[in-house]
Amino acid sequence: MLTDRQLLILQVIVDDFIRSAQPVGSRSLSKKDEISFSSATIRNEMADLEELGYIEKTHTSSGRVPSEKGYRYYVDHLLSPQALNKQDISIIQSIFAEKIFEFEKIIQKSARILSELTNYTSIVLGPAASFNKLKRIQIIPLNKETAVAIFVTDSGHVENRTFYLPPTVDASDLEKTVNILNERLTGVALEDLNDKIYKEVAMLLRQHIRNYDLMMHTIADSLKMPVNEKLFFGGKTNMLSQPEFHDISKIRTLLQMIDHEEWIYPLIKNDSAGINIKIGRENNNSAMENCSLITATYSVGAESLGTIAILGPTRMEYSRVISLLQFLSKDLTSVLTNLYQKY
Amino acid sequence: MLTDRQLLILQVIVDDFIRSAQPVGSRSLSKKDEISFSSATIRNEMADLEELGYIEKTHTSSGRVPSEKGYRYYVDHLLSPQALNKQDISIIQSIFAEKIFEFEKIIQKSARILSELTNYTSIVLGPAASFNKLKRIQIIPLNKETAVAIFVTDSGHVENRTFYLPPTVDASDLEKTVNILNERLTGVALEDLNDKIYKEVAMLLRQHIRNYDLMMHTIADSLKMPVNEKLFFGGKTNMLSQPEFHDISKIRTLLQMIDHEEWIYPLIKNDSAGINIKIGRENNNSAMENCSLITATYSVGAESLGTIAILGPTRMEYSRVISLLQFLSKDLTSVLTNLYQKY
DNA sequence: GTTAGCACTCATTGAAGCTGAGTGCTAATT
DNA sequence: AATTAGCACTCAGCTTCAATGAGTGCTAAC
Repeated sequence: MLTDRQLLILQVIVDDFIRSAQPVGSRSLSKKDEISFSSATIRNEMADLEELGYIEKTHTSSGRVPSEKGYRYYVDHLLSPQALNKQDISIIQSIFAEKIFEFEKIIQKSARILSELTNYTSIVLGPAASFNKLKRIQIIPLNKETAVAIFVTDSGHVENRTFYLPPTVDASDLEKTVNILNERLTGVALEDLNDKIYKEVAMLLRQHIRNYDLMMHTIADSLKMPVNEKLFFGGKTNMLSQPEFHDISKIRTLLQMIDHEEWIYPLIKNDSAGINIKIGRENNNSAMENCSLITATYSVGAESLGTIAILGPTRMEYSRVISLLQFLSKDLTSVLTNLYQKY
Repeated sequence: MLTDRQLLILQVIVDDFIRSAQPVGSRSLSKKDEISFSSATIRNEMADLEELGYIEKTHTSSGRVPSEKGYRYYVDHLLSPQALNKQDISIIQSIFAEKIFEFEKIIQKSARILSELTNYTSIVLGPAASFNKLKRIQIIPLNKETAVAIFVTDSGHVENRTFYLPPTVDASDLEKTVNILNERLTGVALEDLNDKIYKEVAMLLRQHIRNYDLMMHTIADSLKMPVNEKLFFGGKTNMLSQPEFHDISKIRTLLQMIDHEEWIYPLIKNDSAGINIKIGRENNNSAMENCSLITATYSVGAESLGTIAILGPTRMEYSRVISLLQFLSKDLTSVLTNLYQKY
């Protein structure tokens, strides 16, 4: 167990290193206001902290730098919650000046503003459309061979799929099909559509349509493609100005990862609701070695809808970022809740 | 006017520098097979070429490097068209394995493969939807206040806009409106819709709908937002491996530009049909100082639809890139032409 | 338990010197 | 008159070396 003095020293080291990006030495520590004992004492304490794994040296005679364990302890126990200043608050609230149904724009603006406020990279996972409820299906034939199926949800989200028309299907078949689909599927969540089609619609189609199974498989097929939540980024290049990324090869791996959306999902998705902090190797991703990722979820009611995240160096301003994310996710949640309660 | 020998020397210098990224000296030139005169002669010729502005030195005693003027001359007069090898051709043709109506996927794959084949950054401007012809309009009310308007084109492209319903409009008004719109606007190019609405539809609406003008403005408004062609990128981080971008600040400006799509449009858009080459400052963009941009258009019939482009260092393999772009744009054009001729 | 003092380490900086790839110029050669 | 050999010169880049200073650990005194 760490003594109070050790905690104080650890905290000051982390704070100082976050600010300066320079290893922290005993002499410079001893000069701080918070600290009333000599550099020699600090050296002794630092030796202990190092033995315990909370801090490390970059070389034998260098100052100390927090280890991942040190950051973890700092985040878990030493973080002094920091109130946002008024300017930050009003900047965040300016996000919601858009008309609320232009939700994509709100999300995009959130990403941009988060990255501008923090100078880190922001990642926002758009609201999952998969449990939006179906409002209407339309099928519009383009020519003899192809048609577009359009799915509109109660939230105004529109999905569309082009597909080959089975050659035996004629206009009246299509119309009947659409009617049946609308009758049976309105109000069903997108993610349940496929299920429902086989369970409830199949039989009806059989009664009314020749070659019903071809038609049905065609439609079911077009629904199989996952409704992907969109990712939005802000400040992709911000990491270039962080001193820990002066090395081209590190930048390259990191930017490469950021540009592969499919690698981002696992990083930010399987988190529980609320604020989550992953430090360095906790992200299980070699490109994230020197990075921390802080995520927050936004939701409507109890259902969490999407995620906002900040990707920065492990030497990140945790306190500030957490405050910003908390604030923004709260606002997003309330905007969304308002939006959805209308329906 | 340059002598044949000067042309030869210029060509070899550019070729060699493109390959090696190292300033080219007279001695190493004299050793090449193509060159049968001594290094002293070459030095004299190089002095002349330098005076004429085709090559330059990086410092007083360094070898020579092509200037922008030198690249320009090389591209305009010295380029030996290079045939693609079979492997490249088959890789490019693999792009078209997708079902042709998944055109976005084809475009995306084109971007990826171009960047993989060249190790540069590729930019593909998706087909302009703006002159697709309208196939069908649907308006689907979400609740009392909002509705989604859906525009389907003959090519299967779907646009949608959420808008506030004027409070005085009821369901039958909406239905009538949609009928009128479909009757009058089917076959009209998206870009002409706004025009046509005011010229032809306004009157009809007035006859059938109360508060017709509110309705009309609402609909016209939702069409005002430009139908933006989408940009697709490949190999955004490829420039990091180019030796001229070992400098972080150069990389930063370049990547920042790439991430601002609105800055990319002017770079690749106002070009005439066919292959266009912009070298360094010819791009009129400070972030592009050390870059060249080669663009090619693809089209359907006479109408050019979109652009594919390669962004590389000025020290780019012009010949190869041009061949690749020519080949791919021809293929895209023929695929698109097939696709559109069906309708 | 705390601190002053001291010997030690090591990254960083800058000067000095060397090397090698390049140049321009001149005089000899073809 | 054009080409080339020869030579003096330049300069980036590398290596070496010493000095600097911010840091350490340890010990003995307070």
